[in-house]
Amino acid sequence: MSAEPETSTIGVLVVDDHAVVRRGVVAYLEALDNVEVVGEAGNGREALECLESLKVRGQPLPRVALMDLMMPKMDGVEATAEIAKRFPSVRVVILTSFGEVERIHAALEHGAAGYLLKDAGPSDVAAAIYAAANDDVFLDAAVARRLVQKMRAPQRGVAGLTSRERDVLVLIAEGRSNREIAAKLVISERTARTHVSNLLGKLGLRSRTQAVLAAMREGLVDPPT
Amino acid sequence: MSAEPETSTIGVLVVDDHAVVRRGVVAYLEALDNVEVVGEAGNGREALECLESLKVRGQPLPRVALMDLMMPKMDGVEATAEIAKRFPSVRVVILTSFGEVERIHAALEHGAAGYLLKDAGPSDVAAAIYAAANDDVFLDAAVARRLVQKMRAPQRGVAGLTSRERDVLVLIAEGRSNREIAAKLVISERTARTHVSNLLGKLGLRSRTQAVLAAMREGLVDPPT
DNA sequence: GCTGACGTACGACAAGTGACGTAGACGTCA
DNA sequence: TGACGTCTACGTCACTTGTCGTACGTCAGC
Repeated sequence: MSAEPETSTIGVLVVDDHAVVRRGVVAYLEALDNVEVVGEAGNGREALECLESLKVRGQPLPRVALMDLMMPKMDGVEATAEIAKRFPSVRVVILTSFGEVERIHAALEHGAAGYLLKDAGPSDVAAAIYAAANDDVFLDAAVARRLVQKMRAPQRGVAGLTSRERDVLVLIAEGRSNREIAAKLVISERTARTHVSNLLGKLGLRSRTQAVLAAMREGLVDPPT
Repeated sequence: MSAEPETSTIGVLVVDDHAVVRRGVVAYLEALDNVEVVGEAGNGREALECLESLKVRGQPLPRVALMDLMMPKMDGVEATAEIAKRFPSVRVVILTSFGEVERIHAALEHGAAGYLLKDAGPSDVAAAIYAAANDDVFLDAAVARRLVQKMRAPQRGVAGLTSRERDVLVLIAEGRSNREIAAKLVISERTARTHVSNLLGKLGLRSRTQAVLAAMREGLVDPPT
């Protein structure tokens, strides 16, 4: 959709814990003649090891890493942050099935240069790779829409919560009681209850049970294993 | 691992809402010379429409449908049941990222002839297709392990619940209060509380908030959008 | 026919939860 | 400096939730 293909070959590292998905992505990329898959990794840690080993062997680093978010060992957000810090020349493009605002936000905040959903077609993936290689940012249309929605309604959703309320919400979503939350955050149970009450009000919820679902819906926490 | 390849070509229908996953699966299958991909579908409804249209045109139905579980419009379990009923010659093999006991159970119960996880390699997919084509059942090793674990400990997990308790648990996991659960099930609120109390005890949980997480962990309900 | 599991229901009680209001300390920003 | 937002904390009240014990009808299995 934008960004003319670079003249030189773009190296790509594919990171996903599902072999099938890696295979599909690689198939997409093989169709592009100025893109070369330089490696695959099954989780964030492997991705970093792969980059590290390329570096010590003096081999060229990939220009782009195409990365899933939910992975064992090290998830995509963490890996993205780590890559941005240790391998700043590598652009990270997220490719995931989750389109939750919080996750998108977190990924972009940690240096992601693109965000695709897994129902994206080959052309979207190509566009995202080219954009990233050119230091542009590519966002899936659906993703962009949600981001804009979020910015238009800044007071709705978890975005309207204070950071403390968000801490509390995360703990609620882990199944903790108010007492446990208080202990965890080193505050009194009364205060914990104040936060719970406030966040329920802001989110328009009637119980902590619903808060668990809301936290997951917004991508604030992962659904249980 | 088992099941010698059939002599004739095996037609396969690939059903997944993620284009990238379909592409990966198709790439796997293209490497097998006695397997032919006869169609792709993005959800359960499309899959049924596809089979229907092949039928009315008098074209041969696929021998195997490779199907994701979580899809929009119609999910995999429902589609599997429908296919088993209306197109009994088609064997359904599940290919999904969720390895929750309840889901596995539901899929097999509704007529699935195989269950793979998405981190399966090409050889697993091939083995599952061949097995299904030969009226055998192929289970991913990890999946089989969980099934066996489940059968060995029949009283633990949601399997130890009565069907009524399971109904209640599902409603809890939707964020309903005891009063709402009672209304929904047309029982008194006291009775609803009895069920809640009993199921919490059986699952070793301390609150309905934890029950929400347990229900998802076991695959009794889907995580929210 | 008896036993046991299940679903239903009640009462009473304790604990947990959520909605009020109030208030001080601290930081930021105009 | 003053206004504002945030985190902290307390008290109170009403409601919800969870536990325990009890009970009865039904249905399947021995």
